[in-house]
Amino acid sequence: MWTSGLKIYKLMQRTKVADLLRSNEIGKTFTVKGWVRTRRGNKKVNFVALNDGSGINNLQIVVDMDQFDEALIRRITTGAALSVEGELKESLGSAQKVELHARKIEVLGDCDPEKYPLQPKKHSLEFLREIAHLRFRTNTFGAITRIRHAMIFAVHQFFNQKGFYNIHTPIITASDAEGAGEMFQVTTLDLENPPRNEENKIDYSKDFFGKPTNLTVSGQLEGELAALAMSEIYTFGPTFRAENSNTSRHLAEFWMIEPEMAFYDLNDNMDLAEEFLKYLIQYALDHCMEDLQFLSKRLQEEEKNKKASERSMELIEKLKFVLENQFVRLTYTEAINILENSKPNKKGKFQYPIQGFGTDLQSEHERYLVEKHFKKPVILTDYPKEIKAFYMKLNEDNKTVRAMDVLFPQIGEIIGGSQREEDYGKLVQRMREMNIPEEEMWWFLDTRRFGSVPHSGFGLGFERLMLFVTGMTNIRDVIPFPRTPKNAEF
RNA sequence: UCCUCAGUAGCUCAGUUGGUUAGAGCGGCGGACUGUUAAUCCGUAGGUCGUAGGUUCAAGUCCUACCUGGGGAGCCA
Repeated sequence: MWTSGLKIYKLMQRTKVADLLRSNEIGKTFTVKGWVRTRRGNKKVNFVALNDGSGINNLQIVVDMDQFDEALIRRITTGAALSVEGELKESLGSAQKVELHARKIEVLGDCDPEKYPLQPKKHSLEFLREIAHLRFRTNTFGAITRIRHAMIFAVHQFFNQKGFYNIHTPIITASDAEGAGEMFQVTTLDLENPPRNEENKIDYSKDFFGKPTNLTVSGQLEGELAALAMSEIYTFGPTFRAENSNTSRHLAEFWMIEPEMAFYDLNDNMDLAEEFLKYLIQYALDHCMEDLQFLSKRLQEEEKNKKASERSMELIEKLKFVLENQFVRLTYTEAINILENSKPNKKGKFQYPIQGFGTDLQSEHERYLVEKHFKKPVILTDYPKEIKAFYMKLNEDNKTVRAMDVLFPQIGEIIGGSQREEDYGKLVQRMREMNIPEEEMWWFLDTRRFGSVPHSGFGLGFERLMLFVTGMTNIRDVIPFPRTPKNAEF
């Protein structure tokens, strides 16, 4: 799948498996290097499935048993690393078009089959999480890893094409005013014996930065600074939340994409969010089809014991469905009306009943709107100011703010964003109402004092996008090394 | 953090109202097979039943605490 397009392989010492599988250079000699998935066969002939991560499909190596030492053959076990030189031939088998008939085999790295945890059989995702250092070697994680790369690349390509600048916002921050959740503290102080001041409080003036610092929970505020000069920017960086969240949708360390655009109002913001998501999904369909097909089959296999009504939509169909349909846009107030008059609310089926304007929407409500009522992605806007962040622009009604949440089936909130409050006076007033310390935020407020303009932005949780695109159901399976409460292994 | 379910062989699981020597499939190993596709067939090894207490003549099974994992909720992306 990841091919040069040109015949670069002829210049290299080895050929990638994916390139070879698409090649029709029958009769020529190639060298491949990779890891053994399985070996099978008889006294006369053995078949080795070799994979080097270049694609979901393995290369079949045909080994004529007469031509090789039995001792060498015995070392070709699941997980072993090989270098194989041989002749490309049309395959007699039906599962692949071509195969490599081995002339020279070198075992680069042995793999003891009694100890190697990955066996040529199905493993549970939970087990693979415990051996995350090896799970790249499975079909599923190979596919996810390739798709993840493609999505990272597509994010940058999308914004680059639109003239956005990528900004590296700080990972260590002294600002605790973002209000986006619990933070991880960063310190070089001796925790066993920290320096103390006269009041016997910890003396942070002795800390590395001379004040308390944390890992960032969002690059948005710094992103706004850049946008109010560069017009359109985006960040794509790691984000840290020390929430004790134990769900299949939360990580303590995740990657977030945060575009911030000067001169965009809320509608422009929604247009961009929808175009962005559709671009990424289209990119996956255009560049990752084999991996998507594999994941689709995997998902259907996993769900075959479920009732038909509980099975998810076929993965590729689902992705196309999102591409082909406009996201539904409605206000929070309209959503509350729909929910109040909905069957589950009237029948008391909601765990949290809808109690008019001001009710914070629970995930059961969001799921009802997306999965039952509209049956397509929904963008909710204009939430009550009390349940949203201080920086969101206040509407004329003085009750709601220009927030937007993009809700996806199964995942819930995939994007959260808003038009920002650009009016200095209104922003300061909101900060006071919500007890945000103005003094610490002087640099943020300066943008509203000097040449302030309407602007907007949003945050996309990258792993939540990955959940949607891959059809995986646990966020720990779409990031190589998940960090969650009580888990920082590897 | 709360609710809920689970933890038995390398993996996935079964194990009856508590009863004597804890089972299966897959994987591993040995063998058979002239082209296999997670090959097939025959044979074989492999267990401190999550940890610590408790109840009982007797605990994989019952009770308590803790640990770990799954699902759901909250917080959110």
